[in-house]
Amino acid sequence: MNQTVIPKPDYEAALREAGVRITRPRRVILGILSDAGDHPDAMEIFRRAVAIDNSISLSTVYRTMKLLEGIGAIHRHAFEGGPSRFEPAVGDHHDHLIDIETGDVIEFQSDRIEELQQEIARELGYEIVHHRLELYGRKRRRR
Amino acid sequence: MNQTVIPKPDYEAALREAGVRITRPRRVILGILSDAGDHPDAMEIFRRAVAIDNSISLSTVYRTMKLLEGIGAIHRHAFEGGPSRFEPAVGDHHDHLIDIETGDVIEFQSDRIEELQQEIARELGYEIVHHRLELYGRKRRRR
DNA sequence: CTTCTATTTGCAAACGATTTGCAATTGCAT
DNA sequence: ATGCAATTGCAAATCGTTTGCAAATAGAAG
Repeated sequence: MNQTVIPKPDYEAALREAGVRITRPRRVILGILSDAGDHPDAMEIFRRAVAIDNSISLSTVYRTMKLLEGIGAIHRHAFEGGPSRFEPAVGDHHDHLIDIETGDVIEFQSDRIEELQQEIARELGYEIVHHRLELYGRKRRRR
Repeated sequence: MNQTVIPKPDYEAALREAGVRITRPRRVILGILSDAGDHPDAMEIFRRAVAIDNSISLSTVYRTMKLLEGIGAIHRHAFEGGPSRFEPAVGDHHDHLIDIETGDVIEFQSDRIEELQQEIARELGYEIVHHRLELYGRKRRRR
């Protein structure tokens, strides 16, 4: 058996390195992020946090997400028609396919597409700072 | 000389077909859209509208955009970190490169990327309903 | 283990973009 | 010209997110 290892980021080390305090609310939120297999939004993170420590506030969730985003520990995705959703910045770059029926997010990666984007930008006289590729679709009917 | 013809959509006909009334505010907004070479947001459309008829309200701009989007006459783009921007749904599909310094939008099109997206979705068992490909970049320093 | 202070918190209020309820206005079929 | 449903402007409401502020606390220093 060969299970793919899903690396868990060491947020606490990252925070310490950024010179910020490791508080109880932050520890709770970091824990939630560490073992989130999905792409939760702030409200969902808040719900999960409150289940652990009901004194945590939504503001703190937002502030912590901003902090983590700032140090590059998480990525924020503004998918269509909804609040921002977050994911640990672990592993390598990928884009997203969003199931418009369930909201599920599937990650994918295409070197070829990345190359083509570079090529296009170059031809237009630009250098890409970042990009966004999102496919919105529904499960294909089994045939 | 061979100038590319930029088709101007006949919004009024489209509206009439949709069975909605052609009012003064709508006529003004449609005129603005018809000869907008850029991708203005609601506030910008509002400003341009007020310059023509100062009794037009922002709500009406929003309502009209929603209406036009509903009948497929315009496209709404939610680029990063800003209000939605609109463009006439004329010509064929294209994606966007956004100049992060100026906010300028450059349109581009890549059959190859479209194909690859289809391929990826199919492999994942999905059919694409729509997609979003945005490149954010800055002008490459002339060398 | 106390003391100290800058950082962080929770709360409520402010925010920007967009939508909505409502009474007044207006297109347009008659 | 008339009548009424569609549309408007306005103000207030909404949603996701941010912010000011006074109270709480992490964690360095003793």
